Amino acid sequence: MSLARAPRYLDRRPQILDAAEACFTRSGFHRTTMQDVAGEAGMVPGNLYRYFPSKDALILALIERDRAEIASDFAALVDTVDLMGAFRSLGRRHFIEKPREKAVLTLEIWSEAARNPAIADVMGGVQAEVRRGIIAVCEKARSKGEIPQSIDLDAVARLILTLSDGLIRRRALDPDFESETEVATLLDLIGAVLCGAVSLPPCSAVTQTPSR
Amino acid sequence: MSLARAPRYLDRRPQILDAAEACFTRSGFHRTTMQDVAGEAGMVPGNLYRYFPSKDALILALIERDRAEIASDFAALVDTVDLMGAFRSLGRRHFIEKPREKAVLTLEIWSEAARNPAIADVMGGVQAEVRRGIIAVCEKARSKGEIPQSIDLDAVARLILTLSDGLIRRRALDPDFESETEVATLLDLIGAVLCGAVSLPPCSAVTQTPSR
DNA sequence: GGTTGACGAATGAACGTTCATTCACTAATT
DNA sequence: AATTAGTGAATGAACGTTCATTCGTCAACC
Repeated sequence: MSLARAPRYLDRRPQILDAAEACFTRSGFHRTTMQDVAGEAGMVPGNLYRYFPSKDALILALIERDRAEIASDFAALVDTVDLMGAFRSLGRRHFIEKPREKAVLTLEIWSEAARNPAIADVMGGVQAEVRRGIIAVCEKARSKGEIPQSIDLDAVARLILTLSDGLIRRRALDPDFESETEVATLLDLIGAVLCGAVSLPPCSAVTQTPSR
Repeated sequence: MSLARAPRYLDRRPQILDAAEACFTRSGFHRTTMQDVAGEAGMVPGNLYRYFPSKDALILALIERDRAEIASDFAALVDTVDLMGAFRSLGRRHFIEKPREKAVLTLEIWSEAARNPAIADVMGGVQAEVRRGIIAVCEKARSKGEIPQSIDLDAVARLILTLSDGLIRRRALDPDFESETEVATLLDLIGAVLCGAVSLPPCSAVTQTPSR
């Protein structure tokens, strides 16, 4: 099975990244060998080095590809008309339409980010972008009077990020996790928070001691 | 530096597990060598195999030690008097008092669980136990009339698990994550959910389309 | 009380494998 | 002919694991 017959100027990088993504999802970064990636991509190990200088570079490039995708996703949704519609669409795209395997790969990326500063940087960038996106779209809704002035949009953004991360972990590992149900419930929760049904002062009926 | 002077039948397993925990947190499972663990434990690689049959066994034993700790934590809290006090105490213990490094190790465990069925099993066990604990403590509060009958306790448990996982991920990787603030906010949110301020039907002021 | 021998713990030097990376070479395209 | 893509075997280091050996302790015996 030779690739030598392929068109001359075909950029093999996407193909290699696809192969790497499949392997990394299946076995994790460290259990995946360059031989595995090469096999999956239908080429020979040495040839990978024509396109990526090292295994680490492969990992990083993969993460950056994801970053670009998420970023463009968000850019498209900031200028949407209705707020909850935007969140619903994002939730559907990221937690229901994308295959579960993406969540598994995300776990892998998290554990790698704790050690690899380059990866941590890319991740930090994505997160900052998402946060800004959430706040921007909420601010627009607020200026139209759709949500009360009193809402702390930064806290909302942090809440959404926390929920998203939790969903990713559960989708990746809980055997009977039901994306549809879970996402719908959490969207309702966010909706309630956004219209001011829940605020920082806690509900006194439940707790005897004031929060903190 | 010889260990041979130590008492004759001292069980070295806890000492080795401590060393392994430090190494795994610092470098991850796969970048940690048995030589690293041995060095950290003040012994020689070969000796590790007197206590654990393999590197994988070491990983698994570490996770099971954690499991035991969490389980006993929960067992103690099921028969507490006030509901939110119990949650507050758990939140404090797990997200504030424990060192951040525990969260990093948890990410490592998650990514490992996606591949290693033995680890996935232990994790599943912990999760089921925690879920039951949450539901049990809520049911007791409900029977005392502290929270309304209408609350879906299973949904509450899932919400808490999602939030916890999200907190772990953020604590491990977000550079300026503030445990105190975040935990306090989320406890208030949970309190609000528990007293019925937020339910499945969404807040109509925010969204044009009804949820699903 | 001192000597001896057995035993478990610990050592440290391998062994064999795996794997990222390199490189001299071939094939195809221009 | 020159250039570029791809090949496939080789390399060398790293690492999990093994094992023959050493060391320290303790109980039995003199």
